[in-house]
Amino acid sequence: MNIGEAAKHSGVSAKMIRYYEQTGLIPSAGRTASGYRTYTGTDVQMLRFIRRARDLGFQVEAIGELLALWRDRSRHSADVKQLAQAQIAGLRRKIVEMESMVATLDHLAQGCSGDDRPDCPILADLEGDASLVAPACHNGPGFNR
Amino acid sequence: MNIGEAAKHSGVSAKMIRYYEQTGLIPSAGRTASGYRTYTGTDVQMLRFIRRARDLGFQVEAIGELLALWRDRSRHSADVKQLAQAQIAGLRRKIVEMESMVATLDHLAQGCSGDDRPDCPILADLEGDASLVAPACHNGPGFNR
DNA sequence: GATAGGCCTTCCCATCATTGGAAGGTCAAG
DNA sequence: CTTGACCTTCCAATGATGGGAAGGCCTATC
Repeated sequence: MNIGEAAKHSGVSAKMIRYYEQTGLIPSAGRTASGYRTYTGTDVQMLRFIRRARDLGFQVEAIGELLALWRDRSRHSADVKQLAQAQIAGLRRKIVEMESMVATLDHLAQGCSGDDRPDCPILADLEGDASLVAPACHNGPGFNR
Repeated sequence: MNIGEAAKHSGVSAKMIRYYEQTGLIPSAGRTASGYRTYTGTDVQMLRFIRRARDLGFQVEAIGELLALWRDRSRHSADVKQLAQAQIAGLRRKIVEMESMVATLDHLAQGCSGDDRPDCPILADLEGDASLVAPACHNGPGFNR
């Protein structure tokens, strides 16, 4: 099947399939005499694997490791589990960061009258008036990113 | 003061200060006769404002709006609050997405023996065996990104 | 057999925020 | 007057994705 159909069946855009091939995440697809890429059912399964892993937030690099384990019939499930747990840990870290942001913002927004007057604790906080943020003790240097 | 010192005092790198100036987020800094950018205490305060807003996850575009409101002494705090609440909503959306990912991954990882055997529900799920994910009912199409 | 339009190819560019580096000018201290 | 730390501009890369142009291929219809 052509790349468009593979894209439709896998949920990975044709653009991204070419990109994954170019970066070596997936092996080069077969080609017709006229240069069209061709895909088999197995290829589509691999693409769906990638799609699903992306949906779980894995970065492409980690997906490469997952694919390698997938293909390795003598893999140790411990290695797969470790990748999953690293992913969980990374997600949890980001969640904690974001929850801290939400807590701060929510606190500030609650203190904001939200009317036509200019006074606003949100701006006051951004300006550097840390006293208005106190209760949450939200973050220190190097917190973002 | 020079850009390096402004960077140190604001927590925004010199690179980023130039970038913010280039993209119009901040006005062009003054220059010495020899072309060095010069910054005042007010400038540093503005940079700290930006830094703080970044720490709260605001995108640069939103920071531009916040800065405009900050400078506008006849602003309505409602406008500031609205930006903050949009930011909160965006963060909460991402948190929910990530929590869903964590729930799925955690469920899968718990079912994985994590030893030297190759069988692994994590890979089975990525492969498309949705039956192993059932309980969480974690996501539908168009979930990621 | 010609033509239309839908698919494919490669190549380049843009995003967003940020970092890195190169090549060269400036400043201050020794 | 040299040295080293700073500054300048310009260009490139990141990661994952989308957009588009220019051109080739394929198939159905006339």
